[in-house]
Amino acid sequence: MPELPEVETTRRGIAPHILHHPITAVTLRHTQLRWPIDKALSRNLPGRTLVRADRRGKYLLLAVDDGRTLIWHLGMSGSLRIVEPTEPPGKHDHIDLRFAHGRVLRYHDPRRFGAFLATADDPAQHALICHLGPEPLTDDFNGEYLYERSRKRSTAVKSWIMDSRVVVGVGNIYANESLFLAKIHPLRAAGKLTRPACHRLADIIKAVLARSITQGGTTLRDFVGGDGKPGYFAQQLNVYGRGGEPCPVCSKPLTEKPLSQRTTVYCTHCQN
DNA sequence: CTGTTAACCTGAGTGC
DNA sequence: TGCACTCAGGTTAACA
Repeated sequence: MPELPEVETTRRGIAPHILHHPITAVTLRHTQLRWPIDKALSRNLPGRTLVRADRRGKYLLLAVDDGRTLIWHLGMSGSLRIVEPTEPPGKHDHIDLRFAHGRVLRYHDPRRFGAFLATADDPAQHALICHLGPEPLTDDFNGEYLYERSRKRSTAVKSWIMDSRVVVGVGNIYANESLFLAKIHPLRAAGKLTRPACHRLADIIKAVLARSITQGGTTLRDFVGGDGKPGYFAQQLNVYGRGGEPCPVCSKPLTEKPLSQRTTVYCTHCQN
């Protein structure tokens, strides 16, 4: 579930609880995530301390005081919470990091599309990270960048902006919402976007993501932030999950159809 | 190289 | 109730 705002909300929620407190125990209940978890982590992580909690795209990067970095991805259904050690683990609670203050960082992930691994090298050079495009909330991501980069691209603009090599953090919900607000048809060839359309789209992606972060992300099924509170952005979605309902702008029914196996919702009247 | 598709896995919801 | 079926927030690997 987690898109960028959810991951950022999680990072901010858990950071005060996990930084600068020694790790006392690591429990791995299920090591088969997207890639198998290195079981040695339950031996060589206790005694260490996390010194920084960063985010790159939807990857959480937790710096360990021995120079390693934990790379954590929540996949489609993952969530991290701070819990009391007395709270019994549920069926899909795969990982616990226990800290010296007594509380536990608990990873829950029913579909197990997430990833948890450690690297000794610069995380920016890691194979999962090095190909990623710019962060959407930085100045490196802007209308000119979108315009230049999209030239000669025949792929649908929605699929294109969801490609993490183009820009990170734009998942299915925010892709639908941003294209609606920018009045761009999701099936438009990326290379056919005008320069003004690219500027509009970049500005709106920034605004939508930033606003969602301030509201704690989008709660759909099972998302809870690091402090256990749900996000409130879902109530403000204009098109996602609203196929067939009237367009908030022109009242014509919203079209919903799959694009590359992802639900796509748009207004054929407002978006072109 | 670009672009599309299948695959990973479980649970919730729907229709019969 | 139960069963069969569809769909779900992401990403990579394997294709054409």
